[in-house]
Amino acid sequence: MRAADRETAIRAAALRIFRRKGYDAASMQEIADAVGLNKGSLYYYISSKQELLVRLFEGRAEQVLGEMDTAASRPGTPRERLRAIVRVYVLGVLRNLDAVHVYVREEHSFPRTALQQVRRTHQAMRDHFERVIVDGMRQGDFVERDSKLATLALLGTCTWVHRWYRPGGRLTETAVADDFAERAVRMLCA
Amino acid sequence: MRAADRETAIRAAALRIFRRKGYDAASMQEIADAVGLNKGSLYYYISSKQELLVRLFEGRAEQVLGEMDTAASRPGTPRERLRAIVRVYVLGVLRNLDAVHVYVREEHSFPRTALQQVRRTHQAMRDHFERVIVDGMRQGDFVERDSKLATLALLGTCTWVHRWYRPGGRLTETAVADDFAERAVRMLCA
DNA sequence: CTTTCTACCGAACGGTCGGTCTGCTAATGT
DNA sequence: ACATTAGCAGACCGACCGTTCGGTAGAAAG
Repeated sequence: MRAADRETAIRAAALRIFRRKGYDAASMQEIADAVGLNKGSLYYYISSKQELLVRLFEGRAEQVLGEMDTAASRPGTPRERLRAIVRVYVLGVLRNLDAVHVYVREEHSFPRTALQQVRRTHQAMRDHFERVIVDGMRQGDFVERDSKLATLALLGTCTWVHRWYRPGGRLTETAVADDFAERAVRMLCA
Repeated sequence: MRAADRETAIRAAALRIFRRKGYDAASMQEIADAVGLNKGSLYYYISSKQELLVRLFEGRAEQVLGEMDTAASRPGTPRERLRAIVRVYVLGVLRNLDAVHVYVREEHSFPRTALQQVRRTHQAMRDHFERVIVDGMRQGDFVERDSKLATLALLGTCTWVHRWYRPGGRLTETAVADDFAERAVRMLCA
């Protein structure tokens, strides 16, 4: 197997096992078994367990943030833009179910610098929500209320999806995203 | 120090430390240090680390569920009842911030029987939400949409509070609860 | 004063963990 | 034909973990 494939396999196995057992409870031996390697051989590809954890999230949040950027910059009423942003965010959660789960759980195990990086990205996402909400309130599309609380309420709805969504179940990803986008608008309208 | 006080102190310390470091990463030594005991002496009061974890949640969910029962059984329109239920639930989360945090994080570390017990209680809470939502749709108070998705959206908003609320900050507990109760109604109304 | 019981200490145990080190093997480059 | 190196196995280390246990100071009971 090529080296790049091994790395991918190791990360995939680690993500799966961290999700199932948690970061601390998961052992490097289990990850090694899952990819068919000896435990010590893992350290040919990674430098530490913590670094492996952090690497699992590389690019994911930035990818979703990029999609939110374009969704937010398209012309349209605040209602339309909110719908688009919510859709993109929910789909981002749904397409990274395991990663979101592990991040929410293990955020505190991150080293300081990596944590700051991810936090910045998340803050940027929150800003997208809040900006369109404030815009909507100014233009009269949305009812005037605490915009920060509105943002947190919305983020809660959308992020919590990772706790109950089961792929292959009754609902497709887009069905959930569309439904929540509509609900978000309703929650804010007068 | 009296034995009952010690037990209380141990649980308080464990809850605090589990919240800060996670169940697996927290050591019995830290808990012992926090209450001023030798590590081994903890086992005079508890039988295992896992049992200590489970005991932290005794009665909490049942307490909130009881309050939801009374809130749901009071007469009133679905709007009023929904408001009351959301209020009680959010306040329940806010008054048990650490416990909710640890539970969400360590649910998978619970032994089977304890897990089933807590899951039943949570299911009962979800049923309260869904029932009043379905009632409201039937009576025309709420717009007809997928009631299960509405329940999950609402639960997400209310439960996610534990991730961002900081006691002593800008918002009081009742301020958040009241605001979210109002938002819940808006999200469901036509 | 003696016995009993409570609350606790200190040491140790078996086991697991993340991580290191040495060296083999097969492929690759020259 | 030879040297080099990537890729990996397997033994191993020190640290730390949850848990157990023999023992004991001091209060309470008799």
